[in-house]
Amino acid sequence: MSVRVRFAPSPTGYLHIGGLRTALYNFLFARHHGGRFVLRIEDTDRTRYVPGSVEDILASLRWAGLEPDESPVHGGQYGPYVQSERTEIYRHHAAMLVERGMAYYAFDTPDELERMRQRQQAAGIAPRYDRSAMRNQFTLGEDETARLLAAGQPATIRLKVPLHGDVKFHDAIRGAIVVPYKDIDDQVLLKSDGFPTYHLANVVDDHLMAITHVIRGEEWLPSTPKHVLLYEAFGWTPPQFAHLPLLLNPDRSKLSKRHGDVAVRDYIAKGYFPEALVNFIALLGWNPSGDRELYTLDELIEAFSLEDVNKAGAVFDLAKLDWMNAQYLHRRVQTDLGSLIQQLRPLLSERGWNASDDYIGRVIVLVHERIHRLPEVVEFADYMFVPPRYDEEFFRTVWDDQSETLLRNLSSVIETTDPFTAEELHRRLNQFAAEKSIPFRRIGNLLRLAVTGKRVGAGMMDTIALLGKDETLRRIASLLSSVATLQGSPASDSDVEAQPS
RNA sequence: GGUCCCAUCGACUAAUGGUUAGGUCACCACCCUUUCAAGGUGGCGGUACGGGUUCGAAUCCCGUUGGGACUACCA
Repeated sequence: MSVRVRFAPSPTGYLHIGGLRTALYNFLFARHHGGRFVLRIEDTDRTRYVPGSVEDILASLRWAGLEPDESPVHGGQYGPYVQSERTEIYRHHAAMLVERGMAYYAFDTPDELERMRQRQQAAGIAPRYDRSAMRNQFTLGEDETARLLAAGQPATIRLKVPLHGDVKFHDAIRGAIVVPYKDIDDQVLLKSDGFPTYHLANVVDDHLMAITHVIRGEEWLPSTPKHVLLYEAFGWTPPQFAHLPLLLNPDRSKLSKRHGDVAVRDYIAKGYFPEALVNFIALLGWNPSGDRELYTLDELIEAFSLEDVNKAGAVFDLAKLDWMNAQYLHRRVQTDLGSLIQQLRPLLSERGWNASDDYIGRVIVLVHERIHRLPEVVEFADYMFVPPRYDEEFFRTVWDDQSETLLRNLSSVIETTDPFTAEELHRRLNQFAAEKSIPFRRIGNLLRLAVTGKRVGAGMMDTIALLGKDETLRRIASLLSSVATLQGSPASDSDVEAQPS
C-alpha cells in the first residue's frame, strides 16, 4: 500500500511554527517513500474560525516549499478536503455507530454537565461523563430517547467506551502504549449543532482518505486510545501512529506566543530564508547523524526516517536559527545575489531610499558577514544610502584636539587617491600613517566617524571605495562643520545630523 | 487531583551494552584585524538521583525526583 499522510490544521489563525514542523515531517515522510502529502482543513468548530487562515496556511506551506499533493485548492480524488463540507458523512457514520451499539444519544445541557463535573471534583474523583446518572439513551430508555429525538431535542452522540479491558496501540516513535478503558471518557462524537468533534471527523476522514500514517503532535497522544477505539468500532484497520515531540518555549512549556513570534508569517516578514527555517525546524526533534547541520530539502527527504525522531520536546532556540540563516545568507551572496537585491530593494524604497541594483548588490556583499538576516542591512548600513547620524558617544571617544587637522589631511590624501579602490586607499592611508607616526587605528576610527557616524560597520576602505570619492569628501567636510554642535551637547543621547555642506 | 508521555553539556543533538561520552549554537580566550563581524585554533560545560541486571550501563529493568501534554458539545 502506498504511503499517504496528511497535515490537518484548524483554520483558527496564522500557521504556527509547530504546525510547520508537523507539516514538514509529513512532507518529508511522504516524499521519502514516494507517497502523497494531503492537506485537510479541520474547521468543525465554527466558533473558532478565522477568515484568511486557510490562505495563510497555504501561502506559508508554499513559501516553505511544502506544496500539498491534495488539498482544497489542489483537489484530489478523496475530497472534499474541508471538513465543514463533509458533515453528512460524519452524521451518517455517527448514526452507524449508534445502530451498532458502539455509541449513544445524550441530552445533557452544558449546565448539567458542568454540575456533574463540580460534583465529581468535590468528591475527589476524575471528571468523566457518568453514563449511568446523566440523561442519555441508557437512563432514559429507548422509547423516551426516540420521543425526544422526534421532538427535536438537542442531542449529542457519545462513544460507548467499554467498562473493562484495555486499548493497545503501537506508536512509531514511542512504542507500545496501553490504556485501560476505565480511564477513557465517553467522548462526544457528534455535537448538538450537528457538527462532529475532532475525534470523529479525524478518524472518519483518515480512513476515507486512505491515510496510512498519522504523524501529528504529541498533544494528541492522550486521545489516541479513543481514536483506536473508533477504528475498532467501525471495523477499520487503524493507520500507523507517530506522535512528534513538542516544540518548546525557553521555559520548556509548549511553544506559545508569550515568548516571541510563533507564526510562520512573522519569520517570513523578518526575512528568514525558507531553506534556513526548514533546515532548522527539521533538526528540532529529528537528527540523522548528529555531526552535520546544513541540509537542503532534497537531502532532508533522502535522510528522513521516523525511527530517528526523538521522544523529548525541543526548545526553539532563536540564536541558532539566526546562525543558520546567516549561513544561508553567505551562500546566497555567492550563488544568487540577484534574488537578495530584489528582496532588499522594496525595504529601501519604503524609506525613500533609491539605488541601482548594482549598488544594492555591492552593499549586501559589503555587510553580509555582519548580519543574520537580509533586512538588517537597512539598519546596519543605513549610511550607505543617506548621510550618517553621529553617535555622540563614539564621537567623544574618537575626537580630540588634533582630530580636525588630521581629518583635513586625510581629506587631501583621499582626494589624491587614484585609482579609488580599497587597496589603493589602504596603501595611501597606511603610508600617511607611517609618515606621521600615527596609529592606523586612529585614522580608521576618525574616517569611520565621518563616513558612517557609528562605531560598528564593515571594512572602512571597502566602505569608502563603494561610497565614492566625492561622497566621502563631502562627509568629511560635514563632520568638520558639525563639530561645534557635537561638542556643544555633551550630555545628549540623541544623534546629531550631518551638516549639509 | 487523574491519565499518559518524557529525561545526555545553558540550547539542539550523536553514541541502539565496551568511545578519554562526539558535533553544532551560545559563552570565554587566542589568532587574524582600521571597528564589528566572518573565518581559524583552543577552552568551558553533560549522561537528574537511587537501586538492580551484566565481566562491562548514558544505553536494559525498578523506584524516586523533575518537566511536559492531556483532562470541553476546541482542535
